[in-house]
Amino acid sequence: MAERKTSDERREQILRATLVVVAQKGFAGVTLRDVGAEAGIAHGLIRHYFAGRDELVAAAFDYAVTAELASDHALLDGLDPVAALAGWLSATPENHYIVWIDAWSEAPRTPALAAALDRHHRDCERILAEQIARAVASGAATSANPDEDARMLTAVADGVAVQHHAMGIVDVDEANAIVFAAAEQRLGLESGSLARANPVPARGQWVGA
Amino acid sequence: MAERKTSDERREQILRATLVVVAQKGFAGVTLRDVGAEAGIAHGLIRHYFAGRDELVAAAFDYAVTAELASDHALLDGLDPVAALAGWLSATPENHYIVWIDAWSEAPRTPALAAALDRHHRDCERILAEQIARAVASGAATSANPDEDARMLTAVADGVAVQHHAMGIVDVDEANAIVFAAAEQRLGLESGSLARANPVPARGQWVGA
DNA sequence: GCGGTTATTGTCCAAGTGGACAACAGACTA
DNA sequence: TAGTCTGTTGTCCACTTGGACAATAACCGC
Repeated sequence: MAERKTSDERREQILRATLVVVAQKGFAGVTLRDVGAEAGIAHGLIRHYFAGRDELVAAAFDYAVTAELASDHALLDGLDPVAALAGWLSATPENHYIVWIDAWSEAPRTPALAAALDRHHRDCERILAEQIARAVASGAATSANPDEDARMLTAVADGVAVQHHAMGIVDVDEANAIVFAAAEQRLGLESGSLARANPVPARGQWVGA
Repeated sequence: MAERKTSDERREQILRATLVVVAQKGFAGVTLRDVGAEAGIAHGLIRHYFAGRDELVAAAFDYAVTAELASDHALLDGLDPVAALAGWLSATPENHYIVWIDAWSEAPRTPALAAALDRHHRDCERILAEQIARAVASGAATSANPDEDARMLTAVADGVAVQHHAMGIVDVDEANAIVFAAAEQRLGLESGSLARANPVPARGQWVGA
């Protein structure tokens, strides 16, 4: 038998195992048995912590994004405004975006996922808008409407992430170059300034190691 | 028994029924029985036309995109260059993008789908680059590199489509406004010119009716 | 120790899956 | 008319799924 753990430890372990399975097989491909095998526990135990399969995957998405957004957000505020923009806009790790793209495709059929996705996407736009406002305040950037600029640049980053992660038609350097160029034009930044300021690696990872 | 049909008719009918199921339940949710029910045939018949479930969904995606791209492409060349840009960049019907988003999420796990997706995405970028070149030649737009501009604007359109179709945080008018503004800035077009030139509705539909 | 609470397992079940296949039906040919 | 090819059906099978649940094992207050 797997060693006995506290409720919170086991719950988190199951969520992390779920995310591993999601990254491999997608939200729709998550089975309780696969998650149990990944976590090294009997699949029946999952029902002790989650009401059902759908609640499990929604909770896993929520867990992944909540943790990452919080840590990233904290990280950014310690950086120079332009470096913060570059860090936020630079390409994220494989596993990260795979989960987002899967969430996009499952959301129309899974209300719990749709709610979490809506909330976290708005968080992402808000964080970016804050960083744009910081850059404007510092005199490095110009923006008539940080909210609109954040929405547009989030769209670019998402679209490029699809080209990079889902289709592999651009590599990570090209992906950054496209997003950086778009942001520099949109925000009146000097061309190349984001690439120069880009801190490695700024955004978190919740899976692996 | 369903009336006897020619091989080609039945094959196309099955593909269309598959796309209906995909739009409702995603690529991963396609079952032979659902497709059979949608088409009004026994599910065993599907095996008469397709080697297996995976081949069916890959063929369905290919069918959908091939048909749509061909008809749209032909449509654009008859338009004024700026109107063609506006038409290509404007929001596409619900069912259309749902399939694309699902394909993005399934591609990493389905080689046949990945190949079709890669091919069709490149087609989309190429078509847009052609229209940008036309607009430049007509004097309406400027572009140092139509291929790069097409790639970036395709990313914007895809990212905005996610915000519109998968999350519903922007409506169709906002979606168009964001993409149009991005294209106008990128291509040196007069602000608002794309919205004014936007033909209704420029892009095809393969499902419904 | 002892008893109750909680974590954990293994097993069972009904429902659904993709695929295989024998049988049937309709159309065309000779 | 008989024969043949092919579209079509319904049924069957091995397998997987989510969920239910009784039995067991570990912990904790007393």
